[in-house]
Amino acid sequence: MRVVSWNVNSLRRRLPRVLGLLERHEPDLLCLQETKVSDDEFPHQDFHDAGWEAVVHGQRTYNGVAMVHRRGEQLEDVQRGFPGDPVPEEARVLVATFRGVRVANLYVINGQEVGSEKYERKLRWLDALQAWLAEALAPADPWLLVGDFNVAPGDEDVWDPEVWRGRIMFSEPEHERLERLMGLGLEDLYRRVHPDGRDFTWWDYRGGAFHRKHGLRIDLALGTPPVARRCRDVAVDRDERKKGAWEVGPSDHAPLVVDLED
Amino acid sequence: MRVVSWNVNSLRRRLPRVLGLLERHEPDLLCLQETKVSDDEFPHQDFHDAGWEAVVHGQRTYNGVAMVHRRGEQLEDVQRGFPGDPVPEEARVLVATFRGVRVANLYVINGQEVGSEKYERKLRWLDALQAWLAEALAPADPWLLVGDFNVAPGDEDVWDPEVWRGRIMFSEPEHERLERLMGLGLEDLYRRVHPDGRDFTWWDYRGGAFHRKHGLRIDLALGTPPVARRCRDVAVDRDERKKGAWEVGPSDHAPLVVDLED
DNA sequence: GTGAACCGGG
DNA sequence: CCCGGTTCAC
Repeated sequence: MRVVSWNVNSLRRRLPRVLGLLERHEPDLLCLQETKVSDDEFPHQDFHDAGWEAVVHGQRTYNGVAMVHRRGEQLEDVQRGFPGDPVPEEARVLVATFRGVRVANLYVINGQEVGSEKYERKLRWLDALQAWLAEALAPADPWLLVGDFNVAPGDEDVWDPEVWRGRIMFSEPEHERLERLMGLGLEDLYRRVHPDGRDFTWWDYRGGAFHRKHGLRIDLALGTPPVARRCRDVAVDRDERKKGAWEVGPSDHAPLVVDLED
Repeated sequence: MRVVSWNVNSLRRRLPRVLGLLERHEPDLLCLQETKVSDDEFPHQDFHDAGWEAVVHGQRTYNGVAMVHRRGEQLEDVQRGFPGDPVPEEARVLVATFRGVRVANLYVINGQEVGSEKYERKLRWLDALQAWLAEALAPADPWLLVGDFNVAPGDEDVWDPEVWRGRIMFSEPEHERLERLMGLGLEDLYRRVHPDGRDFTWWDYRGGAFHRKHGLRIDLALGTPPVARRCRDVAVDRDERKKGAWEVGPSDHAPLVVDLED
């Protein structure tokens, strides 16, 4: 089965590209972040008309996550947010069971700048996420965490680690949190299949970062062993970040395509 | 020769439709109002590439007028603003001689609401315009005044005169000013060729006014006798106010197409 | 650089 | 209802 994760930076703006991605990749499950749309304004009809159904956890202006699956299939035990979330008013987490796999769709706090108030909130939020998953997740169970983690795991995941070291998305406290999370028994599926891969998933809109290949790999897929064993490929749809013939520009993130053996 | 007048409500936004209009109507002179663009940001290149040249008198955000003619032809004695303008910082008037006709491209102050401070400014501005034209214009000379007058001349120029009487664009003091202006020897060219015409040129964006035919004729072409005699037709391009297959929506004004015998 | 919200202007 | 500017977030 195929799971795609994509930070769309406004679903309403990106809708034609999202529908195009569904046609192009034919995922079984699409996890969206930064939908920036409240649940009552979610474009359910457009997905329905194209043969899909969406489970949403959104808000106006900021954040917002959603999971899209084929009509006829079901998401089970849907959970919005997580117990202990220090900012439960922000729609950042959507969890559901799909074909027996517990899938968590995450949009981690960005943190703006190391040392800022928002950065401290990011660390505390990751601590709370850790506490919840330590409780909820057993390594023997099939779990898949996907989304925008707003942390690049290692030196190979940043276009220039010396430029980025200590900065937001690449600071030691953030790395500690990510490593602690993976200590629960989660493996970075992209790195598993591409030990020397240099694919990025995010490029700043400014300064021609995409063209200059100044990217970061901050969109991740983490799996417990039962899921990691099934992982055949993880690929970045870098073309989606290009302008293309769409009536709307690209998101600043590229979709992450995860293929698991059935 | 054909002169088109159009309040575009932002030239940058409406540029594709303006270029389309040039192709569709092939005017000899296009007078634009509410370009809302400063002279250094005017899209000269786009007009040049399509075979046209623009003489501009613009500002950022508000107002702004421009005159577009074929490359190779010239506008002579270009005048920006007029002597005695009480608000010379607002780009509302552009005058130039084209093929021997003195053409004044006007964007009259809207006035917001009868009795308001802006309404009083509108009346004083029309008084100043009158004083200048009384000085500058002789009825024996070929003059053509076009643009957004923000005044509907008579009952036939308003979808419901009883609703509009006394309101902005249809108040007695505004009518006095317009009649006094025409007293200089100017004729309403649309009314000359269509004595019983009921074409409107502006419809509020709100409340489906266009669809309900709730319009006003506030975009005018006034001519001295030497020009009026040459007038063959004045038509409103109502189709331009429709949505169409353009990538941008319409202006709230429709273009006015004036045909003069050569 | 891009998006959404809010505001003033029409 | 639409446009431009501003502010804020990322």
